[in-house]
Amino acid sequence: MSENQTQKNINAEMLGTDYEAPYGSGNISRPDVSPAVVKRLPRYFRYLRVLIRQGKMRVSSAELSQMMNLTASQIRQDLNCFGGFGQQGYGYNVNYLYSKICEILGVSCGFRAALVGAGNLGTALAKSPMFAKRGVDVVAIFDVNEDIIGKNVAGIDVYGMDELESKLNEYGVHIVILTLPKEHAEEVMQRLQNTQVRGVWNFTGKDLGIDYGGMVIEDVHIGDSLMALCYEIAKELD
Amino acid sequence: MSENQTQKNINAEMLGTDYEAPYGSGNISRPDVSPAVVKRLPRYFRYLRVLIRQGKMRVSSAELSQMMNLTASQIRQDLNCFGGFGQQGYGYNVNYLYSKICEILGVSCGFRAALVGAGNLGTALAKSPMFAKRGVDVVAIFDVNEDIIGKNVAGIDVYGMDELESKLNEYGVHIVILTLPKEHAEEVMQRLQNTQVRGVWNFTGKDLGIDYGGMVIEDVHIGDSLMALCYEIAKELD
DNA sequence: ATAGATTTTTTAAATTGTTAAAAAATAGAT
DNA sequence: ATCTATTTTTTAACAATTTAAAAAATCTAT
Repeated sequence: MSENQTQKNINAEMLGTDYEAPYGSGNISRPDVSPAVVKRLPRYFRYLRVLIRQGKMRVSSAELSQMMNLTASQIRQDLNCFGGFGQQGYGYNVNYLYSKICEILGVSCGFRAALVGAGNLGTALAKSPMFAKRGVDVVAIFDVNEDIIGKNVAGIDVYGMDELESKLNEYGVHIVILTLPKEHAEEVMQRLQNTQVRGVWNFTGKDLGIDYGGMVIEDVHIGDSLMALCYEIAKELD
Repeated sequence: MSENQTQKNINAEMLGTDYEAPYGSGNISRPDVSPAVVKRLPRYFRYLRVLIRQGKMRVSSAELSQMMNLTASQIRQDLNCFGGFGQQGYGYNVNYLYSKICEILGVSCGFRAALVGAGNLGTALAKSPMFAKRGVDVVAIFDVNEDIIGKNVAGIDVYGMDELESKLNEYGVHIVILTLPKEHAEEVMQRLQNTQVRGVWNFTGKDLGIDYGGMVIEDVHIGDSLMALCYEIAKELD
């Protein structure tokens, strides 16, 4: 280890929820990490929340590996991509690690989101606690249905599609959630180019990930997961 | 190639929707295929539907690779896991390939499913065309809410939780979809052991995949995908 | 029928991802 | 203070996945 490190020893006092980073707590680095690791990060986030809820202060890679059904080796490797969050002979401090994972995942960035399409799925999402848990604030909903424009859904104001660009920019929305019919996906994507929106969480079923170079797009296909399940069942039935 | 192969040449007549397999069309084999390939199968399913809708009769791995933003090599490798679905110098017959992918994914198995939990998400799923497209028949919904028991949601009968085992067995349900609060996931899983249910599509947020050895479980965490999106956006903002 | 172009199949190489093991650091006990 | 247990970090081996290239088969045109 380098000689000018600012690390302090971890002792009992430091293990409370107000625990401060033992390391020179500069900003985390987000180096080029493999997609495989990135895909696992949200899982660490979830399991660390479980540990916090249980009041656990520290955890070793071995313990965590049992909970998560992963190898301890992989956990250590994964976490090490972003820096040394653990301490030899001690393990990982749960609160500290959680705070770091949150930082990495942008939970503490204060992202604002807006839903486009207030159908069944859009409404279900609007009502879910998912966003709050991840530090994302849903600030607006857009829809074509005159009956709900001007009203609110799950406490969120509903606007007409004519106000899309103006309201997105007014609210400073970072993320747009597409829950409208796939036929209109393309058109909305075009309109988003005139906004400051950075990313799109796309439930339309039409893959957009490839086409819109600049924006970050996450295509969601829930049905794919159903088919994977069917495949496994069909395999067993052979 | 073996000498007793039953392969016929593909000609124009055979390219209609009633196209029959050029190969000795026995049942497809579902050998031990890597998870990476299985995860991509539903994607082939989707894109083949697009081709069919477009009226395309044949497709080469190169064409498909452009549509799907994959390497042609990977497509050929993937499809070859299950047998030779293509023909040298010709490519793949769209309808035939689609029918094979359907077979592999169990679309033609006639699986029956039931929802447990008719909240926002459960209702949204019940109303979606997802199941029909994949040959899955949703035959029942279970909930604790007295107001909807005996009624129907999206044309599907709603039963009380007391009838869970009996109705599941009566309908011969293969797949249970868990859209209830995570607190009750465990309890329902226990009860499913007394039924013929083969697989669980789990939206509760509690990972079940590990614990219930016998049953096939697909844990869905939509929020993980949101976090992956946030990660990418946060990375760009650096 | 034959030749050349096309395209899959098959095999091999390169890359990436995972697991294991050695090295280094710390905690906890005496 | 020192020693032993523990546990991360770092490095190396292994396994899986992806890509590329060679080989074989088929189509299309003449």
